[in-house]
Amino acid sequence: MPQLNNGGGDDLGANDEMISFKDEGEQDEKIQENAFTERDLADLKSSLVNESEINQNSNAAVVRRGQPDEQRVYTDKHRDHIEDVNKHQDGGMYKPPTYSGYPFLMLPDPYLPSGSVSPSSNKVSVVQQPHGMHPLTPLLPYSNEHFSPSPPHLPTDMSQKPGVHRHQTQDISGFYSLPPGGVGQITPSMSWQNQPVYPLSSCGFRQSFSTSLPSSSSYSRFPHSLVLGTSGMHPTGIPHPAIVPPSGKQDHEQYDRTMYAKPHAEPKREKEPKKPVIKKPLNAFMLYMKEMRGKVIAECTLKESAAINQILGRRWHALTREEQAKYYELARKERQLHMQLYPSWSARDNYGKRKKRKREKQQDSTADNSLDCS
DNA sequence: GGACCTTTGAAGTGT
DNA sequence: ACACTTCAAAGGTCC
Repeated sequence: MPQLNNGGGDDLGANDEMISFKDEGEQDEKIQENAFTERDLADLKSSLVNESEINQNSNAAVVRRGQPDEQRVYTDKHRDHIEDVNKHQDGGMYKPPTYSGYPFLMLPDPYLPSGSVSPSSNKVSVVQQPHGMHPLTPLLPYSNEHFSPSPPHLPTDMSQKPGVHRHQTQDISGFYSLPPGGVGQITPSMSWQNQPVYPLSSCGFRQSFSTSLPSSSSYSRFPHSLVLGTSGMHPTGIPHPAIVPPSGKQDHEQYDRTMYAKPHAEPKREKEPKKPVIKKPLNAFMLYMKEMRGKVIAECTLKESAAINQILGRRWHALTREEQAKYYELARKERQLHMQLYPSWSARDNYGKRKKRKREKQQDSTADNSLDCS
């Protein structure tokens, strides 16, 4: 976005930071994009082999060999980066989204000069194209006025103040009952029910996309099922994909099947006395993973998520700031939308829903280490 | 059947 | 303010 590039041009971070970003060996990864997958796969496989051989001594250290410091740097960097972005947005370079259509609203890359999609972002596009719509593809003409982490009426720090009641300050109906043609050139098929951003049927195999795809598998993970029953209904009457029946996981299949099958919801509802679980909104990396998983699976013929996630983690770091910015922005919008849909929801609501064995295990390993050290 | 693995980031909790 | 913990997705693996 030209505006962001102006005024110091550090919309995505200072140039020097960018340089350091690339100095960390990222450039090679970008340049060797084509070799990336093969290298990933080879590395991963060897890592997995090594891991299985050495794991008893060093756990997953082998897999992450040579990366921990890097990753920490990246993490900090991304954090700075986002702050940079937000800073700029707050600075007026980046105006608040009206949210009149966020769910369907896929943005052009406002961070890129000329607002176009960067060549490297084509990686993403390629995956998306079978769907006919890249999740990041602008369904609506992007306007600065539609972007800001902290709209005057919806301050970003709303989400940063746990416990503070989130007022539904925006007219949610504005982006749920989006009238055909009401926002730009959105077609009915692009409506909220189409999951504008995070398509996918479970695995994200966009390649399998067809026009006959249930409208539920759209680009957002907020499919707005009409049939979740009351348990999945937002007060606005619009269900949200983050709502998961207490009985089980929220899988896409379930959503897809019930999405438009109103009559079937009733019987099941009787068996769901518990409160539905509202899941956390996805962060940038999760969104990226969701989008790229299918591609990695196809390229690497891997299925194991742990392995795939390692690859995706590396690729994430290999992304340019601009590319990552797209996902940060999407994540931000997810959070805002989530916040509006569930003003009283807190991440704490889902705490304790998982067993804490991991923690216990860590403590055990710590104990083991102490034993080793002694 | 359910925890684990593995990743990053957001948010909650504890000090 | 900072460090730490938990959860979000995903699907094979293991108990």
